[in-house]
Amino acid sequence: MIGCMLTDERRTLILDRLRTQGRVLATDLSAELDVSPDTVRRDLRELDEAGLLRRVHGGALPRHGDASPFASRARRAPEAKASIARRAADCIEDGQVVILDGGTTTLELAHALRQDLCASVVTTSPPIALALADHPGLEVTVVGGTLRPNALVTVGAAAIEAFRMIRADVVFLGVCGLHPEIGVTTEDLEERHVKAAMIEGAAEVVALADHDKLGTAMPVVVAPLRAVTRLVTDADVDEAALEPYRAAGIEVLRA
Amino acid sequence: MIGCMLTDERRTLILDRLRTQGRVLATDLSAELDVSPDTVRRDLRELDEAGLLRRVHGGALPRHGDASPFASRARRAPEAKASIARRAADCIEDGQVVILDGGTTTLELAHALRQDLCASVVTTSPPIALALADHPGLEVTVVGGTLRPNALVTVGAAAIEAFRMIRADVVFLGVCGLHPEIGVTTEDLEERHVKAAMIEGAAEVVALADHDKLGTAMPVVVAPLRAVTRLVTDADVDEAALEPYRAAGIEVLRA
DNA sequence: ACGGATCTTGCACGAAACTGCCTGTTCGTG
DNA sequence: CACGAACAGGCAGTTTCGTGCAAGATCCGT
Repeated sequence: MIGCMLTDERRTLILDRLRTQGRVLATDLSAELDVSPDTVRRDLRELDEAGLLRRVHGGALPRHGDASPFASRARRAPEAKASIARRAADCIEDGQVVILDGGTTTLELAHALRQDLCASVVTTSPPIALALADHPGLEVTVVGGTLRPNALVTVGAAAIEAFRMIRADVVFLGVCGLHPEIGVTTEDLEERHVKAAMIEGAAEVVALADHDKLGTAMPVVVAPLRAVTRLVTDADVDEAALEPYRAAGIEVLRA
Repeated sequence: MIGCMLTDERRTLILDRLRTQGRVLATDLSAELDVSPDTVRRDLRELDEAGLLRRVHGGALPRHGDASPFASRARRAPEAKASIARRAADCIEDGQVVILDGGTTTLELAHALRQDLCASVVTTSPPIALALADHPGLEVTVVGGTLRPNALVTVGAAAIEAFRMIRADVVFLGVCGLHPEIGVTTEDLEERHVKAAMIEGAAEVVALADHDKLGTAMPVVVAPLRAVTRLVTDADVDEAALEPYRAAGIEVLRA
């Protein structure tokens, strides 16, 4: 091929090859680019760290395999999420109208609902809607909008408008951060508006937050702490850390 | 098949087969992938430990119940659906606004879309929305409404209202029956109204129908045959059976 | 132009991964 | 119960990976 090839050129070519062929083998690259296998390995490793491909034994594959942000978040503290979900599921009674926010914890809640629950569930999250589809007693309403690929929830004016028409008994909010003074916070501005609309339309607001979300705050403020009426968290949290929430009149449940 | 196959590719392919066929046999996989049964067993065991399938004696099954009507329908004629989906995916061009109806064939179409497609996709189907979430170039709009548990699509006034606001380049319709004289038919009245609204809002109407849906009719009429501008079907259909559709001015594509 | 800092590359060597084969065990079926 | 198929665990051979190190290239300020 060519005697001289710049590092960046080589890496660009690797990515190009990955796009066109769907995969690359370290051995082939080494032979075709006429560099040592070590150099190829280094290239692949750094391209992986840069998030441009997915390194596997023997070569590399396109990144979109299963590395979605949602899937990776679902693997964080799964037992805490499950226990919170079980505890929260007990709060739901037959005949209620329930709003389920998106997120991995609320998805666990959806899985934890008893099979014979009779209720009306409203959600912006396609995965939650799917999880509830096999519950014969549930009427599942999907709130439409533009899909946020990371959070797998719908956002936008259509979603907000939909919640204006709904008076729910309870909303289960998957919070990104819950701070005693700052309140409920999240990362995304569009999601914030949808969450705020959910809160507006619900009589009771239950926040689901595992221990490392308590006392933290994200960039976007959704609502003040007093908007929350109940908090479900896991057992790995100091009793003292819960005091500010109790003082604010919030009923705190530890799973 | 191919001489060299990466471990990750092999496992991805196993999951793909499991998704489309509903089950896999260790012996078959060993023969078709050209690896020893031991390797297949190891793959299946580790995929099971990762929670991606359920290992059973002789092969593997989907992890979460396969009892849903949707899952069982997905296993009918998977090859035909996949080939139709691939053929239909070629019809979509960058920049288009595409409506995707619900159903197992259109879900396959969603899986068949190339990863770098840039388009706007509107759908009533949560599973399709999820399948498209990892395509960075797509803007996915979920149309809200009440979820039909069997078909896994949203229906109702909200959905119909949403489609009134949309002018799409093309709609891909998963038809339950397509009869030369009766036209497009389906089983559910609510779904019919949503499908009709989709058709109203699209410049081109592509019907996806495998061979045993052609010439059949379901209880509810969605639209006359002339509403369809293009038909994608599989290769297992007589040329003669396609003649009525061609005579009606429909462009027929056989996958 | 010179010298040092930084980067890149290739090599060596031990660690890890993957695969296939073997052995003994378990499972499903007649 | 008996038989064959499928399974789990251990083992060895091969490939691939990661890291430390040294040689060459490039850059930059003096």
